[in-house]
Amino acid sequence: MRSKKQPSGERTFVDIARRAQLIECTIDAIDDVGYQKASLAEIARRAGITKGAIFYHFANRDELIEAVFAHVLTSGTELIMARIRAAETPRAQLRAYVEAFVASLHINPRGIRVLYAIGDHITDDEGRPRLVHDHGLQEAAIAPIVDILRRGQEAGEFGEFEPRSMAMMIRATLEAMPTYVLAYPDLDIDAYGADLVTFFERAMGVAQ
Amino acid sequence: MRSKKQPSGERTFVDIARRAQLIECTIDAIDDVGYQKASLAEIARRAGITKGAIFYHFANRDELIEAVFAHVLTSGTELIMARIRAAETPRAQLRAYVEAFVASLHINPRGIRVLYAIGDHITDDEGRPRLVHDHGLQEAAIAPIVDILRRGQEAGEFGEFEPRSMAMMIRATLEAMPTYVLAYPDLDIDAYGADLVTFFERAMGVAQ
Amino acid sequence: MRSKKQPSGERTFVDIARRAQLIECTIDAIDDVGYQKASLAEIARRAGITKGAIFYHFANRDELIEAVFAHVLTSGTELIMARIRAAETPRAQLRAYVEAFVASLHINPRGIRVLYAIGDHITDDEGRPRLVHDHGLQEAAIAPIVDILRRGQEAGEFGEFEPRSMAMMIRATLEAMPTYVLAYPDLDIDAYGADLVTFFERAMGVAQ
Amino acid sequence: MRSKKQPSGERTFVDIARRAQLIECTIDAIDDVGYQKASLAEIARRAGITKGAIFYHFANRDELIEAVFAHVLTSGTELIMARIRAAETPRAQLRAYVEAFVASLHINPRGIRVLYAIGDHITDDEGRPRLVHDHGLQEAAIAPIVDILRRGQEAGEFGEFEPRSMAMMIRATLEAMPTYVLAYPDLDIDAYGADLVTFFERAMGVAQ
DNA sequence: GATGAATGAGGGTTCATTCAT
DNA sequence: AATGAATGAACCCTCATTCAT
Repeated sequence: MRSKKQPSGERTFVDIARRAQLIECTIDAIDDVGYQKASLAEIARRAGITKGAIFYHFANRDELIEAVFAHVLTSGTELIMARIRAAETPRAQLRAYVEAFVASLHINPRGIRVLYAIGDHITDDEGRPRLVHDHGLQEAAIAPIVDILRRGQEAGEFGEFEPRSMAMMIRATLEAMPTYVLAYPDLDIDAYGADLVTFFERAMGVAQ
Repeated sequence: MRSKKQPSGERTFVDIARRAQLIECTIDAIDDVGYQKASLAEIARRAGITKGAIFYHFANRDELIEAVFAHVLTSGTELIMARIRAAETPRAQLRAYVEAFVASLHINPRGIRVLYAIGDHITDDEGRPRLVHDHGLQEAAIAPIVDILRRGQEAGEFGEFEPRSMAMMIRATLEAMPTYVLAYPDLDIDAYGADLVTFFERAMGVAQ
Repeated sequence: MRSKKQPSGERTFVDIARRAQLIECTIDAIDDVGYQKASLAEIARRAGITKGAIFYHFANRDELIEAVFAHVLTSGTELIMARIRAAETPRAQLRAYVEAFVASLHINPRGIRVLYAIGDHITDDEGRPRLVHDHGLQEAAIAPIVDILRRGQEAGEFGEFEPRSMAMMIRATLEAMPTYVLAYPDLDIDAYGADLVTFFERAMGVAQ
Repeated sequence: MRSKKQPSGERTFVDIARRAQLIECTIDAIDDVGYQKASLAEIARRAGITKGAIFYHFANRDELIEAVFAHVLTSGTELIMARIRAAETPRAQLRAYVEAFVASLHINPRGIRVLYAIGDHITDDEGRPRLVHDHGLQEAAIAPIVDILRRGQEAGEFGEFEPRSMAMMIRATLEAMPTYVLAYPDLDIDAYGADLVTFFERAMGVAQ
């Protein structure tokens, strides 16, 4: 059971709106005061409701946080996947992938930051980050890249290399961008992204 | 004020020993139960002293945590820098850098994990990760790589590329390794590291 | 004010049905999850309505609980009284009383358990169990027994003893049965009841 | 681990005193405002400390409550057992048992009431009273009586009857006394107790 | 008659920090 | 140099109750 709603099970318009609002307020709260201080009281204050009301829409704090995570992840993934699909060759797809990732930093910087903040703070029973170390989640991020790389190799666009290692390097580089953005406020991420595409292509043996 | 120590600032032998012990216990605590559950009570319990005693050696929790961070960072950096210095050409230095980073994962996995755990959790007044986004800290990590790259270009060992972008890519890739290790327990990080060196060199236009 | 019903005080068919349904659902809820966890949400869920709707039929939680108590008590009392009336001599009536009490444990175990659960939990303003310590309620339980005993003494069937003390002992013994049933799942309450009748009669000086 | 104390494990004088004080305050609180409203805030208020301080001496609420239960049960049991041991024949022992039980109602009425209040409210996972239905606890109450009865039968002091049934009746009757005391404020429990002894003896076939 | 939404008071618990000894 | 005891603020969560619709 997701929230306390029982009778119908269907979501009301008001409920949907409140959930969306609470998700937005949670993103703002986490990005403004940090994951640890983004308490339900803080979130409720921003939403203009009481703490108790949150529990009407979400069963508990974890469910709210997971809804935020899923929301940002889904919308971000959709954007990137759409851009990849719009590209034709694997080389164009890889470029589209990097550029879409950079674009999402322009479009939804808070969401991206919060995504990683949540990933870092949700822990399993041993206190290890549950999401970051989640096999499935990592695979969901790596696999599409591996796919592009393999098809590029088959098509003769890319040279010889271990596709998983390359995909891991690419993914790791992109995931560091939000951090670099904050550490270097003047960083031109479009230029950096362009540099990366060049680096990746050279590493893959693409004729320039 | 850093701690309650007298203005003289001298540290007694016992104090130094206790500080070292508390730092070790904190590392163990964070790695065993996670950053959030590594309370002062938990740390004190492992050290065999009382919570209150911690405040005799560290002004507050943050100072203890920062001492842990500095300790692990310093010892890790020293290892890596020593290996770099032992290499002669920039190309050999870059290879040494990557291999030393991988080696530190073998030698001191707890320390590295805790380093990143702390980095993810310590926040500034606005709630942003204070250490990860710290300009100076990032520069301390990036600058030595940029240095190697520049010298490699000047020496004609490396080709044409923007050194900062390349350094950021290299650093980002390495920093993701601890995460990959946990997400993929079977990952052969030595092989992965070797792949990375190859990728970096190709991206830099090094003749293979 | 007992409920929100209009001054006319008439109960519609739907209201009567809903009240009965809510009483049954409350019994089930208390017996299944315990008095403390039998919240209005839990009860409403079982009844297939919303929490708010309960307040249309009962002024507040206490009134619902009291309705449950009265319902079970009344139906249980009726059963027992009917069996007593069917017996002719005081001695037969006392035996009928004990046997009817045991029978009610067979017939309506949930109701009986809930009856005592409510009795233990409902408190007055000073926090004392309101129902258990209610003079009138105790008298309603004791008086009929005293009546049987007195008539038995007058008829010469029973010997000399203080009827109130004897009635209190009898009642106390019977009221402990639900507890014994739960503490000793293998207890044969019919045999135990038969033993009790013998003990009571001996205590009353009935010729065996 | 019982409380948060870790270093020594031994109990300090202050700790022992505070625990005793908290146990007394809890008894008062439960008896004054009822089990449900005897919150930690209420208890702390009566003890003149903060809620948080309670957790220094008891790991959690349950542990405090259990300490109260054990304290009252132990001291009550000791009183009764001592009086039984002081009697010589089984018949005298049974009389001592009843009289000691009545005496404990005179000496420690609050404790006895709270004992039963706790017994009624502590529940297992299915919401059933955990203590009341606890096999071991019931046996601890019943067994000593059965023992007296058996020895009385062997000694020829008591007649023929099923000892367990008789013991259950006796125990049930005594346990109802606190309730009767509250329901009938004018009840003379000494006289009632004397009546009970007579009834029990007659039921057991003791020559009067 | 009933729903969906929200309130608000209170619950137990955690924990960094303080301080007299 | 350390202990034991306590504080106090904040935390997540529960729930009877209210009320516009």
